[in-house]
Amino acid sequence: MDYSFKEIEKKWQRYWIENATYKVTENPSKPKYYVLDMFPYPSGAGLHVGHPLGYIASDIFARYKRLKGFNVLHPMGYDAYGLPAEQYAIQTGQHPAVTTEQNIKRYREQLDKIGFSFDWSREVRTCEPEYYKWTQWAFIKMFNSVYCNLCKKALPIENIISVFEECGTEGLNLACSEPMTFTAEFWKSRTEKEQQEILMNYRIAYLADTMVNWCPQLGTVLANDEVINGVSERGGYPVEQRKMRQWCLRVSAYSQRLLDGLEKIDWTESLKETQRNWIGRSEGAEIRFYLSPDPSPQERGEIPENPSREMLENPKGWFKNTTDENNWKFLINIAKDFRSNQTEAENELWQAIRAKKIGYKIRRQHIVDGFIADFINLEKQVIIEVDGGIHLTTEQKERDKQRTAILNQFGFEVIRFTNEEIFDNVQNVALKIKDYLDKVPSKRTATTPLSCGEGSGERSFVVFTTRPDTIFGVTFMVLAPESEYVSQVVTPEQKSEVDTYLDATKKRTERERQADRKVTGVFTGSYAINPANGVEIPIWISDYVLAGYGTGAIMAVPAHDSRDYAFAKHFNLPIIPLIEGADVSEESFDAKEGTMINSGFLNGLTVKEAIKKAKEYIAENNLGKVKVNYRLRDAIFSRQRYWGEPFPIYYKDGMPYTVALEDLPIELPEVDKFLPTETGEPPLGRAKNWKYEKYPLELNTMPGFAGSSAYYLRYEDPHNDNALVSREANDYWGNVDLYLGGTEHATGHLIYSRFWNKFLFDLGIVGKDEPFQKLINQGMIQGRSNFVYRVKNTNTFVSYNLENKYDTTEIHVDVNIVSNDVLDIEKFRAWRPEFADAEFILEDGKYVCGYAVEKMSKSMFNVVNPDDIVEKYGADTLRMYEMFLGPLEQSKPWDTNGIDGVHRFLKRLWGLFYKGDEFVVTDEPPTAEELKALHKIIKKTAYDIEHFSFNTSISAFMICVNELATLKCSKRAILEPLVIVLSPFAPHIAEELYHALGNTTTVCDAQFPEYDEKYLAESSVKYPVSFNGKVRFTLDFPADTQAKEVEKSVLENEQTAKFLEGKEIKKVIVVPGKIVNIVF
RNA sequence: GCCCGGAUGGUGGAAUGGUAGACACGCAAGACUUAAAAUCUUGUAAUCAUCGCGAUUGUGCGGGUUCAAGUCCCGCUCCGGGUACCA
Repeated sequence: MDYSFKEIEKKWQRYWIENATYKVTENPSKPKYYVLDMFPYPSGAGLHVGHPLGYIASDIFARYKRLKGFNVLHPMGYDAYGLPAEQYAIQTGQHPAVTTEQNIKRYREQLDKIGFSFDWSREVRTCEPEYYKWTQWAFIKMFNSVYCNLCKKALPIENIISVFEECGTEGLNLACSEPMTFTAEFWKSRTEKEQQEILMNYRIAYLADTMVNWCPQLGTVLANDEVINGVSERGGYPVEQRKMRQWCLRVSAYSQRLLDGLEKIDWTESLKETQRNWIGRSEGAEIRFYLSPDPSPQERGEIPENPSREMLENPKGWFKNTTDENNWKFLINIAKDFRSNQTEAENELWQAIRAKKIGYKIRRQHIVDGFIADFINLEKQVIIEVDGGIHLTTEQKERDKQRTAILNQFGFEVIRFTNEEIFDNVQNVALKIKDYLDKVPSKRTATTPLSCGEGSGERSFVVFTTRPDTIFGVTFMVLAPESEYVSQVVTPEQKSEVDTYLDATKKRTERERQADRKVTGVFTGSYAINPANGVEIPIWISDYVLAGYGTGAIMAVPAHDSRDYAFAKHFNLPIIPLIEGADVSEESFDAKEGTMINSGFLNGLTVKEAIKKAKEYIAENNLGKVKVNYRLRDAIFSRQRYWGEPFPIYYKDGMPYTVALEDLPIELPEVDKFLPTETGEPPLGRAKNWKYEKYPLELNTMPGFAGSSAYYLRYEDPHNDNALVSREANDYWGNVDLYLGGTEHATGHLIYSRFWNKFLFDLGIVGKDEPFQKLINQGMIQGRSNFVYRVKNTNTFVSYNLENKYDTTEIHVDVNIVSNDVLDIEKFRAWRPEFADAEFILEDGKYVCGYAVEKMSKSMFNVVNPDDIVEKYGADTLRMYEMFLGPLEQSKPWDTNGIDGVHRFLKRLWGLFYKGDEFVVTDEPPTAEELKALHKIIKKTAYDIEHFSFNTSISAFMICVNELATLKCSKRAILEPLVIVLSPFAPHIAEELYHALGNTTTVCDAQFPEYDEKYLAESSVKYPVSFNGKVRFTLDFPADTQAKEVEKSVLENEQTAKFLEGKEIKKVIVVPGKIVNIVF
């Protein structure tokens, strides 16, 4: 009987299904082990030979653990939401659910052929309502939670609301979008809608206007990890920056915990390092820089020494650039001056409306866009003007009209009262104001950059630096072009130049900015004062400073920062070295080492000491504060797409509310087309009756990582309709013990998943803080392309080694019609009609192809399908060959050339059991040599599996079977344990032979044999004898020979004298069991 | 630029500081066969050689530690991956 793998594999695959061999249930009497693969996105192309690599490795491990007595959870499912299915739907009209279903079916067929031990009864698909119910549920939980920086965990929002009611923000430190402080009174006086707006600032899932990566071709926003080099990860389309209102997840709140958690888990150092870099913690200080005061308008001669009040009320008329607020300080002074010199009517009204007498906070003499408004309510952006005598002139009326129009443009409404009305009945005027305010919807909660109230007259900005020690070397400041500070510091003289620069910057896409790294920038005209030494330093704008990091402003130290250095050289700004011996004539000295000079009180300290001292100085002198910054940004969670989870959110009065938990899931609706609506709304805008209790539902859907962030928990309890996972199931299965997948998820899925899990941990839903205890990255399988060489302008092809004698073009040829780099000429002729009459110049009667390692893709004709390999060699051969290819974590090209060796090994193993049709296994007792071969493989396999060194254990199997074949061993006592040890690698043949040996249960329920050191002991040791490190001959000694005796007998050996060449021995080293070295 | 890997025969790759090249592919020779496939046996790092004794060199390059280095240390070169004006 031959090794007929086809029948065997079909037979046992059926048996495993019929006997539910791989179904697992919680079993407290056994220790658990959870082995997980990153679940695949079922693409239309199906699996290629690279996909199963990780699955095979994890399957070997799972089967091994089962043999070792563990209750192994080894599930599989599909990450079924995603862009490709939707893009395909847009092109063809085919519903993504249909193509996804087809692709899943195809994946399943392919997976089933390889003999995995997945428990398919636990399958999950992210696009199924029973599954995404729990994605939506988690989102609601995040919406209803805030992150407390003091207790370092998520808390229910109700707890925080009750604190707001009692003491406002006092004593709280919550993760938020914008820092806010308010009192209990303030909170209580807000309308429900206003309270909702405030809460949005704190929610873990929140709605915000943020700069997003907008991809016009895909018609959606993308997360940072979905953008690579300025183009989309999927499709490679350009991405631009745009401000949009989007759902976000406050991942940044967990930065420190995500960093700390890395210490507790068993991941490769390189992967942890990638995550550390992505989180990007940097310790430093925030330092406040005050602007150097501008010359007053009088000093500049722009206005008369003693302007009339009439002029001052309308500074816009003669300040050329009041919107730029460069005359801020002057205006503030005027406003202050006005306040103490109010007109009688103004004073009367002020007394009637001040201190919330009418229920609204009113400010007086407030600067708005260069105008000084008499009274203002900021919240509703309503300005109240009191018109005295001067307002009665025609000219002034015209000016007032213009002024009102300008203020309206900025969203302010203006109501006017005359002196007479006020004197007549001030209470009546107050009431009118109140009525007016009641009717106007509130517009805002924070102060607008266009206005400035009492007390905020001093202009300053804050920078973040990790090198506070270099403060004495700050020779200029740089603002990001998008910085809020820009408008505050630009002088009238520089305005047009700055505007030109800002426009140019805006036009450049992210990609262009990255492509050319030219030094660009513009001077604002303003100066700041160095808080350490009082020196005036110019303020510049440049796009090398990013608005999104730190405060969007930096203090530039060209001597010790390479980017600042390049900028300083380009614009000829001063460079002051601060470290002794640092040569900054050619480049900056960025290293944090050396002794400080030119640095006042820091002189003589080392850089490290200086950093510490500078921080202390900054804190003590109130110049700023010590600060830790993280690069990690909040995750943007909205996608303007169809094929994703709908949000369980509806809008009432413009504010979002969550759907009741019992109404989950909110199912994805049908739409007529998978495109945005005519009005530019996302595809869900096309859904009919897309409402919840008459209120409109959210039109965005969730991104790809939503469904993949907690899927490992669902496997633990996949059919539970009452919880994501029950506490009992989670207590038993815990977190994933071994997670296998590609490195490409290092900064996406593996961050989001950890964040999601930590959030659920805070809520007490899961018991483990980290989701994946051990993680292994399998290497990528690259393609190995083959080439034929066509002689130019002919239909003649020349073999690889003769190719250089002709003028040829290289053509990719389908690797499936090439074997060991030899072309199958008949198949080649049939492959393409134009090659049907091709002629060939051969070498040694063969056509040899060239080869190259490239990405595996259809266009390179180098895709190898696992089905074809299974068809030709069987699943066991495929499994073992993929493992034999090389170390699991290493990337390597797929090369079918070596597969015969593995297949031969299985046939040789088969040959130990069957000679012809006869089953030749006997019950004879084994010899010592046979036992040694067996116990060697038991020991080696166990060690190698635990160290994920599968390629070496397969070598060991080959050695073992070669040895047994040489010994002609067909003894049950050897072969039965061998089959069990082999079964994780080649389960089909193992199952067949295990049953052939008379067993009636599956080999999966066998016990992994224990090795016994006594069978491994060698009776004799072969000592290499070396002279000055060079091995010359070997000598055999009984294993228990003492070192002294070995030395003696080596020295007495006649060969020793020969190699000594009569020289004197200086030293003899005998390493017991290893080697002898004679030094002379 | 920074961080992380890696570099060993014609090829994939082995090697707790102790005989470098296990195991496999490929190739060559042989056996079986009318022949081919399959299978089995032998050989296969390079150079020299009085090609069945042997010798020399050899793990990207240059140093070092050690009785002994592919392995440890220092300095480079090249290749692969990740990441980036992150202050």
